[in-house]
Amino acid sequence: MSNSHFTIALHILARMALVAEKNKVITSKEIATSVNTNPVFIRRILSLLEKSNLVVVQYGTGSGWKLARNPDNITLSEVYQAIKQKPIFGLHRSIPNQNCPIGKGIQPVLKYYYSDVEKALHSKLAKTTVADLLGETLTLSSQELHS
Amino acid sequence: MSNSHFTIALHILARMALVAEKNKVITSKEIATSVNTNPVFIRRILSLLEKSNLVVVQYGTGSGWKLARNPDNITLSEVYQAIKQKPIFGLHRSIPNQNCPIGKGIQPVLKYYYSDVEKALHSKLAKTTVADLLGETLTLSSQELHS
DNA sequence: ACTGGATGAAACTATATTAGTTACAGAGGG
DNA sequence: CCCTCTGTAACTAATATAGTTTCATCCAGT
Repeated sequence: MSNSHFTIALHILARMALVAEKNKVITSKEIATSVNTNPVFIRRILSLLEKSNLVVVQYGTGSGWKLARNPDNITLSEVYQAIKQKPIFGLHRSIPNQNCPIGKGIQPVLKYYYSDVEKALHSKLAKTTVADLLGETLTLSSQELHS
Repeated sequence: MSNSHFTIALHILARMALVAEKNKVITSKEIATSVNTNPVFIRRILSLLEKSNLVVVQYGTGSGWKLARNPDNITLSEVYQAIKQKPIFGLHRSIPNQNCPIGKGIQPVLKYYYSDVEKALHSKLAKTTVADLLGETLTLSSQELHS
């Protein structure tokens, strides 16, 4: 995962949660306008979210996307899980020297540490929902309109 | 930070902790052999670790590197802090649409969330030291020699 | 059926990031 | 003064990321 994909995914979901209040769907093009990027990029992220059953696509007239569940029932942990392509920390790019005791033993140890760190990350992310994100975002953007 | 820099930094420190037991220093070339990469790359990481006072360099005859402190007094949190160039999650690459309430308000909210996540990460990483890492690595590598 | 607006995915380009390499001045103990 | 290693810049190569174009596919509405 590029480290911006998670941000884009959250932006998409918050934007969808906004229109969900009016029971409407939204197109990748509309989302792209909000994110300020191109629709294909958005669809690539949407495709990942769809595979994790966080969003649903509709075809035909009035086609577009909507949340698969209520926004207060989607946690950031699930979103991260859906988007994640690579772990937070990568191992060595090339295999370390197996004749060195460190080179030989370090990878499994780090793998274990890193998976532990990701678990901590998930429990933190699980405490926030898309509804929380939408709420705070709207609060902030309406405040800033007056500044 | 590339997501492998943290791994390389930990490899370096574990390797240095190993020679620290014999009160010796180690050169970037020796470390590079263990990591299986080139000395300049190692020196770039060492330079970051030095700025955070985790390692010390010696010049002249018998030159090389050593830990600035006992390995049981260096936590992975400090190492991560020393290495980190970018936050875990990046924001939008290009500024989101300021005419959209989501685009306008989302970045500060995410910034706050992300800094919270990093704090959780640090408390997790703070529980492990370089000495722990070295110990587990040696245990594992000696086990695997018999497999 | 046919239409129209949207998706899915592949292919390609452009840009940015990351790592590898070369080169050379600077440090300092012997 | 010598020797070995560091510090850093400059360059190249490889990879990752995002933007763009294109076109087949989907399906509600007519």
